[in-house]
Amino acid sequence: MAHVSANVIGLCDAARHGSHLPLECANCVSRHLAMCAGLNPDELAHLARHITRRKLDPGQTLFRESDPAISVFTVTSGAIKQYKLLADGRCQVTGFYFSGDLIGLPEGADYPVTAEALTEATVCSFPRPRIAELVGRYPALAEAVILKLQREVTSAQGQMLSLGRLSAEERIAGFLLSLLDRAPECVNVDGSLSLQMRRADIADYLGLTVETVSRSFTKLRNAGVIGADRGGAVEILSRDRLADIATGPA
Amino acid sequence: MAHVSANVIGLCDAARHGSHLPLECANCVSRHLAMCAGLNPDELAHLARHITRRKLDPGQTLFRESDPAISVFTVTSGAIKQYKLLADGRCQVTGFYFSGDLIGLPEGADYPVTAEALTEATVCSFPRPRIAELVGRYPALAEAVILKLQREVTSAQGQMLSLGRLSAEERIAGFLLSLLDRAPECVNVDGSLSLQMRRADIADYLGLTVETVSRSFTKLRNAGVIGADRGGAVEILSRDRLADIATGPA
DNA sequence: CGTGAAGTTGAGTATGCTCAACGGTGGTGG
DNA sequence: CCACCACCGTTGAGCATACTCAACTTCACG
Repeated sequence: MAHVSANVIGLCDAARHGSHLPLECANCVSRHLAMCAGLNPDELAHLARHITRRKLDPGQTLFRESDPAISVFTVTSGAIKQYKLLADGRCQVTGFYFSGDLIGLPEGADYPVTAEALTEATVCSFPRPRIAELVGRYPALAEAVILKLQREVTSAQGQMLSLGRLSAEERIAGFLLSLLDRAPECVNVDGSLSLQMRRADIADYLGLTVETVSRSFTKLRNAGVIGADRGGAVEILSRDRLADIATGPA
Repeated sequence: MAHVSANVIGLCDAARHGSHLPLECANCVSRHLAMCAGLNPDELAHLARHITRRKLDPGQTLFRESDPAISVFTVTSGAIKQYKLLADGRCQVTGFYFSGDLIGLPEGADYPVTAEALTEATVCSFPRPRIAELVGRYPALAEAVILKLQREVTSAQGQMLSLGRLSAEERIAGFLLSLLDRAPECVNVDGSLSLQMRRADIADYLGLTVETVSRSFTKLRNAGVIGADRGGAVEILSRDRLADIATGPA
């Protein structure tokens, strides 16, 4: 509900100022989540002039590791994974991304990871030089970008703890909790969790094998912490016990 | 050499403009590395007005996980580690920081990690609200902060790959390489590497135990990739073979 | 209903952990 | 000045967690 009214206000502002804010932005569900948030309508119109939109099918790659990083993206719908590959096929998923998330703005000239759609997804694409320029011009945009990057860092630090020091079961518990907290679109009205990714993706994210992921889910199910899969959604029976497991004993 | 002349120029600029740029900044070794880089002397003077400096002894903590994040820091000398602790004592080091690095600028109100000095170290401390304000005012500062955060994200992604998918030996090899690349102050004139941290810190960074770290060093030594410890410095005998090991076979 | 992909379960194994002992080094005090 | 001690690093032996390989089940889709 709050989302809808925010969009309506955005539209009115744009109309009042007579700026050529595209309808896509005015109606954008993730506008108040993305780096666009905090920009005034004129600034947004300026930014929007350089936008192209892109729709992705499941499994489709948005960009590849070591490709030149010519575009920056905001996820507007669906789910995206980023990952690094080794020559022998080992894979590490570095993160899952949902509506409002910013991806493809690395330090260097090339993308350090590959980005691939997990579900049908849409992204807004900006030319990177444009973003650099606008960041210098609009402090609100700079602050929004900084906030996104800070979030990425904090989340990565938590993930390092998980990968380096947690048992398989603890990692799974922590993963489910982080989805509950940070991915509202994965949480159904009944409180269950729609995992947008395969077991293999979870395994590659948590540094485990599919078998170990599967066994850990079974353990949690037998312990009564989660319920049976119902149409690809996991019931969370006890969030508290999940939290206890995630942080370990003692 | 280049560093010295840069400092001299900085001093001259400040004098010419008549701004009250403190001597500490004018002579700062890490000025061209830190977020201060790119600021003109007046901007730097403005930023410097809010600086306090702090000297840390080995083992001294700069801030603690879940403390309110009231200050942001730039490392100006020495080595700092950041880490997360679990209730049962398990520890994950999330990063090592050297001259020019920015720490303590998280997304939320509290620090998500603890920062502790490994060696004698000095830091510049800025009040966080001030930084937020100046980031909005000086685009060059915003860009510098963004660059620092991007670097942190890229490095974290590499670390996730290491923790999630590499063997003990591969992790050690990758760790040595990253120090060679990213920590110039650890590299001696003879090309050897002064590890500023204990085996326990390396273990907690790489998600291993001290014993495994020690065994991996021994293996690399026996393989002729690194040389014997000489006064706490590791000789790098073959950087190429180190790189081969770090990325795995095939 | 048949087929292929995804997920689950089982048995055996390996990598890295635990526990324990030993050696080197630097700081301190007799 | 040297003995002592604490801390750090190394090495060894046995063990546990998660991996590998393999079979089987479930589900979506034709």
